Formats: sequence, structure tokens, C-alpha cells
Amino acid sequence: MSPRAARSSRPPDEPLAPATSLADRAGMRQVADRAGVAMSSVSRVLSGHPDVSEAMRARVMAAVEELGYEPNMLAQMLRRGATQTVGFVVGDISNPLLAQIALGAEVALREAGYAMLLTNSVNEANLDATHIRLFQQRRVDGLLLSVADETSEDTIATLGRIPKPSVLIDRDLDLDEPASAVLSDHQTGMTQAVEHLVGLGHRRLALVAGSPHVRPTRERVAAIEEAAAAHRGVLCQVRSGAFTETHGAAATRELLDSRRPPTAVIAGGNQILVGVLRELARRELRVPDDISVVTCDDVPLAEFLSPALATIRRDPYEMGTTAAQLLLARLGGGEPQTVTLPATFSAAGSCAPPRRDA
Amino acid sequence: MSPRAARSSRPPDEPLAPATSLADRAGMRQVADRAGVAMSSVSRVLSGHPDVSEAMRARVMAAVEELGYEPNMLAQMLRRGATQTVGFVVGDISNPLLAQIALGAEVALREAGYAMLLTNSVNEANLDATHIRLFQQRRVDGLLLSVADETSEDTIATLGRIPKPSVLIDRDLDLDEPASAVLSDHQTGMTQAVEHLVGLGHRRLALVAGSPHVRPTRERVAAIEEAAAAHRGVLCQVRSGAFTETHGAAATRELLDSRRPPTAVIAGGNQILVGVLRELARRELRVPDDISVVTCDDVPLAEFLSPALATIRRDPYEMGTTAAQLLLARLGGGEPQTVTLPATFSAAGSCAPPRRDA
DNA sequence: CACTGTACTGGAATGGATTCCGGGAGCTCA
DNA sequence: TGAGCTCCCGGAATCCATTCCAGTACAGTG
Repeated sequence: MSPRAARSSRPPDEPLAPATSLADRAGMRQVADRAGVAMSSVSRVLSGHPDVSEAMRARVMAAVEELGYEPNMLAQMLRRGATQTVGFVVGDISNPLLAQIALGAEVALREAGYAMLLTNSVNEANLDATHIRLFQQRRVDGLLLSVADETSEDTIATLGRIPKPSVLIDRDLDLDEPASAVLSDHQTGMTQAVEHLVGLGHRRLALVAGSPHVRPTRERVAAIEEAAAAHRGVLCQVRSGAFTETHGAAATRELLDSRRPPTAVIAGGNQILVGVLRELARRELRVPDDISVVTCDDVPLAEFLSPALATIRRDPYEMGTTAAQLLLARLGGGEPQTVTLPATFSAAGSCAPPRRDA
Repeated sequence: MSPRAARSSRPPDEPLAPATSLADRAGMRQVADRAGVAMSSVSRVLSGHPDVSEAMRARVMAAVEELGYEPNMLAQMLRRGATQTVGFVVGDISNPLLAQIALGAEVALREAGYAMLLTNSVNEANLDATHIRLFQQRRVDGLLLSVADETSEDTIATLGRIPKPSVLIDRDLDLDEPASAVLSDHQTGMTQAVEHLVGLGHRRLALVAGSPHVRPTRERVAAIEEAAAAHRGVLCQVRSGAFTETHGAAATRELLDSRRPPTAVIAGGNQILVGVLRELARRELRVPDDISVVTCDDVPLAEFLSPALATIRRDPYEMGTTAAQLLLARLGGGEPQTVTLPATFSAAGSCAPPRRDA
């Protein structure tokens, strides 16, 4: 410590354990006293303000070191009006797709100094709005939204009342203020799948889709219908419902019991896939001999199923990082943007020509 | 409004849009002014303090309604010293097991009024400590910990310096202050698996385990060795390593190339399983004819693999809710507790008697 | 009537840090 | 030597709600 330190109005007498490991943490006040300067000076040093002499910086840093001072983020948040926190409203983090998105987003946000709050709406539309309000109360700086129902008036109204930037993740809400969005090009992926199936000779396709209140379902439905219509004699049936195993199984049952059952079925989600496969197994139908199967979005072991599962795939981790980047851009003052990421079909053994007698 | 309202020092003149949807939110100060009372009274009404007259309550509530006032949680947090927030340090949320735990924990915490911050250590031990410090700075009320490395000095020291309650999730850290913990009874599950395999005739078992720096691995290794030792002539090889596909594949390769290759292999984690299966597929080994396979922890499609995968299973969602409950108990002033939840083996087609010539 | 409660209520300190503003010190240049 | 500047620094207001403390008014009681 320099001799000048003697100038201090309060000489550094008490040794004070460097890191007072207890709850009685030192505040900026204590630092200022110990260094014999004003709090404003401490603040300036710590925030890298230019109007600070080298001597001052040294004195303050020494005091900070000695006291093991760490700024109270709550006070900073209150004063600055920014929390360096973003909220992620997700339907269900246990869905691998969303978990990957969350991972990508969290990593990118953290590197930029933001923390991520997470809530699961458990696919209940009314919880979406509740959680958005909850985040608002906690004064998050921005939102990442993968809401369960785009049409919920409550959600839309609540969102409209929030002046914070938000990024929609494969969702399409009718908001007054435009929001950023990361979308998937379901159209292309689905079209490729249909072309592949039709190429194999299929004429009766089915899509067991999730809720029509979210963009992926609508896009997939629109895409399969359009793609089917492009071929003479190709029919397609669509069964929308919940993103659940139950719906997957029930819809499959209906389809197979219908007058002209499909020879190929596309599952519109992880849970749905489980339902579809379960129903097929129950009827002892073999894939792909009796029926071809395609699924949307990767599942961990899909490659080891025999036959391997054909998949309309996208990169959820990248969706997450992209969403984070869009949000950071807006937090930095940028304009809302929309980014569309690819979804592509990869063929596999679960697709084969239909049975002759089908 | 009652006639007495005329007493107000500042009559409610300006209509003021009920919900000023902009950023210029009304504070408690405005509410107090409009109601013609002191801020302390507003606070009392809002916090349900008993010393409040009916008239006062009505006046204040009216003003609150008119201004669309919502308390600023940041100010509350600062003043109260509690953030109603808990931090969850997780290795990798994209791991289905952890995602389920997170889901269970988040739902339970939210119902109790807590929000959950999430960070992914991406299985890097040094990030664990960093994230714990990060949460400390954000003044979380408690921590949920599924750290990547229990032996990290940095992690232990950092944790020791934090006076906040924490709950270990299937981890066993050497802390000064005892912490609550939710553990899995790997011992039982693993023993059951070994008994089953031995019963089928297997004499050479292998465990492709994850990092020995986390409890699940250590417990599983200890259990398999003990269970094997209980039978004459039953050998078991263990290959610990990272929780990655790469390690899974590499370890499997080593095992199969060894002098006396195992006739049954147990994969100690989701990623490891993928590596194991990939290596088996590469060698065109058939399950269970050429080799039996067991995995730890459920994976979504495991039931549809053919043959279906035998699994040492536990209920991750319940682990999450239990962890949340333990934390809430501590936040409510209770003592640290340890809860052990079951892990049980379910047999399936992937296990069969070994080949004669093995 | 004086006294003790009781039931509320207002004022001010508090929790920590940020930031605007004013002013002193020292230097330059006329 | 004095005006004008730059460079730094301290003081005080501010962010917003909580809570302790003191005090008022009114009812009840001896």
C-alpha cells in the first residue's frame, strides 16, 4: 500500500478477514470508508468510468480486495432498471427439442452476461400468459417465447402490454408491435418427405399433427396438403390434436380403421411418435412392410430403431443460439428480425414402397 | 367510492388510463398520493398487515386499481433481502434425465412462488463454480445442484462460502455445512441387473460408466463389483470416462477387443448408450444373441428398440419435485435432509443367455 | 375528569448502488 | 496575474418498497 494511504480519514486498522464468508457482506459504503473516498468514486472505478485517476483506482481496488467486496446486483438492477435477465417461456423442457433450444439459448445468453429464468407451461395455454406476467414482475429485460397457444387472447394482450423485446421461437403471434422470431422451414422438410413417399409409390398419406394453435403444426399441415395436391391421385388425411402420446395413438387408430387407411404416416412430434408407434405395435403392423413412418424432429435413439426412422430434422441447438442472438440484438437497440432455419428430410429404412394389396 | 373520499388531500381528478401500458409505470408513491395516504399505509394494505382499517384498505385498493399499480419486485427483493429465486446448476439440460428433473423442480418451485434460474455447465467442472458464484451475485435464495465434478476444490470452496441452502441432486460433496440431498438407490437397481444377467448365465459383465467424479458412477461401479463378487466365477470389467458417446464407443471397442470380452454390457448413461450401440452396430453384433445390453436411465424410445432395452430406471420427475420440496423445507427454516429414491431394474429383450461359444 | 389502552397512521430510516451536478485543483495562455 | 479549461472528486438525489418508531384519536375504565 502506498504511503499516501495515510491520507485516509480512516486508516486501515482492522485487518478484516479478506473474504468474510458470512452474510455480513461489505457494501460499497464500507469500501468507500476504508479507501477514504466517496461512494461515487467507488462506483466510477468499478464501472470503468473515465474520470478516475490512477491513484484513486488503486486505493479503491485495494479496499475492494481487502474487504472482498462484491457489488449487490439487486441494487444495481433497481437503480439501472435492467436485470440482465431474460425469461424463457417453454411448453415443456422435458421435450428434447425444447431442451436443446434452451441449452443453446442459455449458453449464448450467459456468454453475453445474461441469466435465464425458465418456466414450463406444461402445454397449458393459460399458463403462458401467467408466466409472461410473472417475468414482467421480475423485470426481465427480454423474453424467449415458445408458447403453447398462439391464439390465446390473454397471451396476446399480456404481451402487448409489455414493452420488453421478445423473440418468438417457431411461433407466429398476431402482435401489434412486431417481435423477432426464429422460424423453421417446415414447408421444405415436409415437401421433401411427401415427394419421397410418393416416389416410393404411396398414394394415401396421413399426418398425425399436434395442436393447430402453433405454427409448426399449421405449416406442416399446409405443406403436406399442398404437396399432396401437386400429385394426381394422392390423398392425405390430417389429424390434429394435442402433442401427446394419447393423441398419437388415438389418431393412428382412427386412421387405420378408416375406409381407406394410409400407407404412410407422419408423426408431428416426439410424444405423438410414441403414440403412433405404440398403436402400430399393438396391431402388430410392421414398419416399413405394412406401413411407412416418418417423424418430425429428432429423438435420441431414432437411429437405432429397426428400421431406422426417417426424420424431418432441424437443428434445435442452433435455433436456441439464434434466438438468443436476436434477443441480444434487440437489447442492444436493434430492430426486430425474423430468421428462418432449415428443416430437411432424411430418408431411412422406415419408408418403403407400400404393400401391393394396400 | 365513499363520500369520505373527499377527505383526500388530493382528490382523484385525473382519470389516468387504468393500465398505462407504457414503461412509465406507477410506483407506490403515486398510489399513496392518489389515495391521500402515506406509503407505509399502502405497503401495509398490500402486504396484508393487520393494522389496517377497512376504509384505508378500500381507499388504497381503489387507487391501486385506478393506476394499475404493480409492485416492483426488485425493490422488494432489495429491501427484504430475499429474491424468491433459486438457481439450478445443471450439467446439460438437453440430457432427458436432467430435463425431467428440471421440469419437476420448476413446477414445484413455481407453485411455491419461486422462479428458477438455469445454467448449463456443459459438463465442464470449472463452470460449476463459476455458475454458483453467478447465482450468489444474483442473490438467489437457494441452489439446486447437479454439478459435473464433486471433487473440484473450487466448487467445494465456493459452496462453502455461500450461506444459502442448497440441495444436491444425486451428488455427494464433502461440504463443511451439511446440505440436503436427493439420491438414487443405484445399488439396488444395479444389483438387480447383475442378478438377472448372472441368472441368465452371464459370467463376464462390463460397465461402461461415466465420470467417477459423480455419485451415480461411483455407486454403480461399487454395486456391480460387489454384486459380481458375490458370485463365484463372475468377472466384471469397468470402464469409466466421460458421459459421452465417444467414450461409450471407445470403451466398448476396448472391451470387445480384450482377451475375454464381456457377454453383457451395461451402459451408464444416455450418451454412453448411444456410443455402445453404435459400436455394436458397427461390428454387426446382434442384441441379445451376440451380446446382452442394459442401460441406466430411461430414454424416450427405448421401448421401441428391437429388442426392447432392459433398463435400470428411476423417476426423474419425482427427483425434481423432491429436490424442490427439500429446498423449500430448508427455506422455511427446516434442517437439511437426505432422501433416497428407488432405482429398479426392468428386464427386457435386450438380455438373453450368452452364446454357447462365448 | 384523568388515565390507560387500543387501533391506526404518518414519517423517516433503510437496503446498495448509480448518476447528475457543482466545485476545487492545477495547468495553459494571453 | 487572471481568465478559461480540463480533470477529478464529493455530495446528494434517485430507484422503490419495507419497517421501525413515534404519535394521534378515540373508547373504555376507575
